Amino acid sequence: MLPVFIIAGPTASGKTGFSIQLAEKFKKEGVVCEIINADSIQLYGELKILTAFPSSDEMGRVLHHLFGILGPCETYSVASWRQAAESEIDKLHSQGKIPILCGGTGFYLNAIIHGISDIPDVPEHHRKAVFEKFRNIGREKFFDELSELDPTNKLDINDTQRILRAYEVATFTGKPLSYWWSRGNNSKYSNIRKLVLLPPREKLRENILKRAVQMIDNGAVEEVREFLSRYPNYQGPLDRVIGFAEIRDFLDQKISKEQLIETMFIRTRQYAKRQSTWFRNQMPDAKFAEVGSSGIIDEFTNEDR
RNA sequence: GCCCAGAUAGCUCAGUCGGUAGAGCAGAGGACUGAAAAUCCUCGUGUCGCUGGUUCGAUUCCGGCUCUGGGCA
Repeated sequence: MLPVFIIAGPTASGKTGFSIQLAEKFKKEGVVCEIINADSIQLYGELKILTAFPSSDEMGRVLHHLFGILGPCETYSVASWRQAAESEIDKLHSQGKIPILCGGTGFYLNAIIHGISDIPDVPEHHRKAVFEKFRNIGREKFFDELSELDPTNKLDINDTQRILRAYEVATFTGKPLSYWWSRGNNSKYSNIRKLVLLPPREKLRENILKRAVQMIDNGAVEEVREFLSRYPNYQGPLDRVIGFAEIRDFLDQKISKEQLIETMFIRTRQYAKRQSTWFRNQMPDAKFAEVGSSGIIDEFTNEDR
């Protein structure tokens, strides 16, 4: 079975560049690799500077898939990504090509590595109704009801996203999440090779600061201003992009440029930390390396599994 | 030079009617099954500016000094 390569790692660890190097190394040996996006934010085509979208040069060197496929108001999910990614992987495999999944969304990568439970789609109107209920009866009562619907759930009462989801599934399907999970799930692929790029903390910190400054220098503020002129009062999935809310505040003169950069620096650092925790603990059997240390590529590609 | 207000955790500050102190932010660790750049959990000993005095006991009261704001000259 042809392999599936996974290049993961926290933000600003050098995944994009590394994936291209990897693809070019294979090309010399006559094997074609293509890159599949595993970053939940680079699925969107807007705010390219702020989301560290691959450059057109990079995209010209190796074929990229699932980058910029969503409009700014479209929502997505692990399940939809998994489906799209697997369809890309299968297509590449059928052409004798090797897919490289590159991205920092560990949650998505796990869906390829371990699969994900098959749960019926909860329609939008039902999700809305649940949210309304949550707002009306209050967190305490909502959580009590959830505990009756799904007594085995181990969720924290403050974990809004997860208690909403658990409630939605339990009420819509008539079965708690634990039921669906208990049916198990598995990966479609048996030959997955995982590499996690994990630079030392100090180095990563440095990269993150450098990149935040670079984004501003490269026109991230203009980019947001322009975006907001097309989508005034925008509210949507891009709100979670680090730097987006901060730049809005800067444009409204609520914060200074120094504060803008500082906040972006802090939030990105915190994000990188969460990612590092994920990869360390959720992908312990991956190979871990710093980008730049010579020979990783050979070591990684030659490793027999 | 004089007057006033500060000086407490890396930062911003609260507090102790005298019994050596606690929030937010930052930071560290962790969780993660359809919003994941999201969401959530756990973790707080620091010469309480320095120095004398009063006191069984002072970060807290009193005096002096230093520094930082602000005001008056």
